[in-house]
Amino acid sequence: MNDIESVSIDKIIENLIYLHPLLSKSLTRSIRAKTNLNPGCLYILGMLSKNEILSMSEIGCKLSMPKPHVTGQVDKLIAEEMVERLFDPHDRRIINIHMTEKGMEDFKTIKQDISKDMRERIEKLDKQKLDVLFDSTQQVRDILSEIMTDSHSPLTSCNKNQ
Amino acid sequence: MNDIESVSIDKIIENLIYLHPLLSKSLTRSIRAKTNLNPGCLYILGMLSKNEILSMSEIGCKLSMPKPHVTGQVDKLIAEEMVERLFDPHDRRIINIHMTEKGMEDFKTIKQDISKDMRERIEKLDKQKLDVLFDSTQQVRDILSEIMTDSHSPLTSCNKNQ
DNA sequence: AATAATAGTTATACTTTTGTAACCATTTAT
DNA sequence: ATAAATGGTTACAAAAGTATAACTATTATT
Repeated sequence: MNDIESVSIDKIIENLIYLHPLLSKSLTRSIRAKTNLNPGCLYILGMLSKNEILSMSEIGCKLSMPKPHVTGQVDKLIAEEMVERLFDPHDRRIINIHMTEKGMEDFKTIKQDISKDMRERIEKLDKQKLDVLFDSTQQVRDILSEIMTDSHSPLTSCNKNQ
Repeated sequence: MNDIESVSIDKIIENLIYLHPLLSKSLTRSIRAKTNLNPGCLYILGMLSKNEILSMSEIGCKLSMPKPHVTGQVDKLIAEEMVERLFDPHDRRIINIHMTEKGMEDFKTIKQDISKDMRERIEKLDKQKLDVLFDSTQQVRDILSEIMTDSHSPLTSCNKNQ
């Protein structure tokens, strides 16, 4: 670990600190206007759209949500018929969650609704910047996803109380 | 606006939805452990580190924080002597905020503390991925910053009640 | 000079998220 | 067979963020 890398990491952290409220602005705000779901539900949907099936604990672990909170959010999503519980044949303690057809459609619509404000802004970008944004969000996502998820043993590495 | 671009935007939105809770995980969590400041204070510091002087309203506008909330957060930062109020000589209604020396030092330390968890993870990345992460966070930041800030008239474009 | 508008604060209620502890059902370990 | 560990739920408290309205001080408008 040399100095240059250390400075880079500081800069990355600062970028992320800066980024976070901007994302809240664009996401949190509009979901409340467009749906009766919480931001938390949205994150679960986002996670489920990448991982077909996740147990309650895995959701909590991946999103750093306390387990009781996951229960509540999933309850809401079930009330909207966007996800469903699947009982695990191998271990009857485990409850697996996966998106329904309706969930996927709704999620798509929600994303479009959410993006409406942002879409107008993004549309003003020239093709080149759009490409850059596309690539860089993908890269940030991939790398953060890689390093933030405790891939080897996702559950045991989670706080027991989560 | 062609189809390819539309799909790109959808994908960008999805990346951002995915990204947000990951950032919360890395930021929100550790600041609570390391300081007695809220995440909100952290965002204000991040904004102030980019803009030397901001009025209360500008802070609220840039971070989409309701004005009353800004007051509370800035009060905390002042209690920590990390920022100070400057009275505007041209308009005595305006209160300008800017970081103190102590604030800049503390912010630096906080960033390092925050990054400690993440740093260990980031350090495991090879040089190439680190570079990619560095560049892409920077790009996402720059572009989002550009499109999310209503640059022409930051204040009037804000909700009056903020 | 009177009125309207702006910047910021105070007060209050509410939503969302976080944190604990206790609990049940089921599985694993001894 | 009994005890310990795990996955999930329930219940409750506390923190953080959001939303509104009323208010003061100051500036701009007429």
